[in-house]
Amino acid sequence: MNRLETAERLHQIYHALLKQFGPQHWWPGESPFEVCVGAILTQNTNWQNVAKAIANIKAAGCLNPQALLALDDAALAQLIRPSGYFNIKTKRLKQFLRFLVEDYGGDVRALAQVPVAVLREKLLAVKGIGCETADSIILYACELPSFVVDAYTYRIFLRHEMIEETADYHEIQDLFHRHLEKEVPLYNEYHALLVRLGKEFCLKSKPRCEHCPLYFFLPPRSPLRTP
DNA sequence: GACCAGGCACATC
DNA sequence: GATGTGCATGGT
Repeated sequence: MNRLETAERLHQIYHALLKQFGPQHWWPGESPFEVCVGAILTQNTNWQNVAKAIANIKAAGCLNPQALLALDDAALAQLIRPSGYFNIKTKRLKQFLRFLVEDYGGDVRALAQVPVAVLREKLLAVKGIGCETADSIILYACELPSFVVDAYTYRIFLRHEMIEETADYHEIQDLFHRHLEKEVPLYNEYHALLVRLGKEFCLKSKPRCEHCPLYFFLPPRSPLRTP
C-alpha cells in the first residue's frame, strides 16, 4: 500500500466509523483535571467502573489535585476501589499529582503550554504513566495533537492488514501521524470511534467482508507491544 | 464460572 | 531485548 492509498484508507475508515456511530463526544470528563484522573484510572479497566470511582471522588469533594494529594493512601484507594487495581492506581495517581502540583502548580492548563514532544517525555517519566496514558492526557486534557493508540487500534488495523503483527506502539502511532492532518478534533474523534467499534463488535459480530471499510470482526485479544 | 476491560512496571531468562 | 506475571473490580 503506497502513501496515497494508506492515507485514503485511513480517511475512508474514519468517515465510515463516523457515519456508523456519529460523534462520540470524548473525553467524558467535566474538566481537564478530571480527564487526567480518568486516564490513569481507566488503565486496563472498563470505563463504567472508572465512572463510579470518579463519582466517589466527587462525592468526597476531592476532585482537585490538592485534596487528592492530602488523602492518605488507604482513603484514596477506598474511593477508587470500583476502578480495580486500586492499590497500584493509588500510587500511580499520586505520582502524577505530585508531578502536576510540584512542576505546574496543579494546573493542567500550564501543562498544555509545554511543547508536545517535551510534555510527552515528562509524562512518560512519571511512574505509572505509559504511552497510552500520556497520549490520552496530551490529547484529551491538554488538547494537543498526539494520537492515542490502544489495544483496539492494534487489533482493528492488524485485521485491516495495515500494520504488522509485530508493530509496537510508536509504529502504529506513526501511521496516524504521517497520514492524517495533525488536528486535535480529528485525533480525538478517530480514537474514540475505534474504541466504540472495538466495544461494540469485538465478540458480538460475525466477520464482514475484509475489504469493507468497517471490518468489524476483531482478531482475539492480544497484547499491544510497548517499547 | 470464565472471560473481558480505553495498561504499566518489574522480574526473569 | 523478548516474554511472563501481578495488579482487582464489575459486567456479560
